[in-house]
Amino acid sequence: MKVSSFNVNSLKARLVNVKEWLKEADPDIVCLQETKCTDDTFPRGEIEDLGYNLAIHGQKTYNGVAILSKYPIEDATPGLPEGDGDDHARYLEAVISVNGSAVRIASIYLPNGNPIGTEKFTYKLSWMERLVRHARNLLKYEEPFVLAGDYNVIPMPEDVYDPKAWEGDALYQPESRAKFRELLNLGLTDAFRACHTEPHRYTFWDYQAGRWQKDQGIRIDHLLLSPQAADRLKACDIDKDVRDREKPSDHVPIWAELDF
DNA sequence: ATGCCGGGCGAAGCCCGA
Repeated sequence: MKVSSFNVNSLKARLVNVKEWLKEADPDIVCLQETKCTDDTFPRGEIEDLGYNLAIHGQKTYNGVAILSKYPIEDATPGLPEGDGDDHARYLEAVISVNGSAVRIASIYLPNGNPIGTEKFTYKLSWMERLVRHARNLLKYEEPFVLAGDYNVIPMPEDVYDPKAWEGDALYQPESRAKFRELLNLGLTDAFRACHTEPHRYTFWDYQAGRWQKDQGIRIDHLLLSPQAADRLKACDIDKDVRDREKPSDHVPIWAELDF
């Protein structure tokens, strides 16, 4: 079973690009972020025609997450727990039946948090704290799950082209990196790092300043696996070539192959 | 030090992203 995460930066603007990638990469489960469309304007038919079931948690203009699955979606729950007063569509969780096994999948669009020193950064950290608490609860079931998405966190210096250039940015703040580390310390596995040790592998390149042409990117899209999912991890990689196509997103897909 | 690019919104130019 191949599970993938892709921040599309507007599904409507990216529809041709996304459909082409879906056809060739042929993932079984896809977590999308920044769909930027409401549930009633989501291009359902276009995606369903490619063989996917849908769970969507949309919002106008900003945010918006979705889960596509070739396997049956048994249950879908929008929003992280403790969401009173949080109206951003940034989290969607579904239980999917994969060849007789129940696998929980979450599509995550973690807040950017810039600029630091503002309520945007405290929102990011409190959101991450909610995610840590939720992950801790999910781990009690001792079941396979994947927390997939745009975490807006650069975990380590080797995950950015120039660490100095990112000092002071919310994506590379010690507090942001520490909260991400808390998730790992709970026992979750960074699927990419479990399969690759080489530095300077990225999932995002800014549209500006020729970042893509100079390969100056950051690794901020992650697949975090529960122990029972990590047991089944066979491969993980980044579909870098998608960034070089017509009208690309500034992110590219990341995927993992799990033995289910 | 700021904007670079690109999307949404909505019909020009601003807000936002990372």
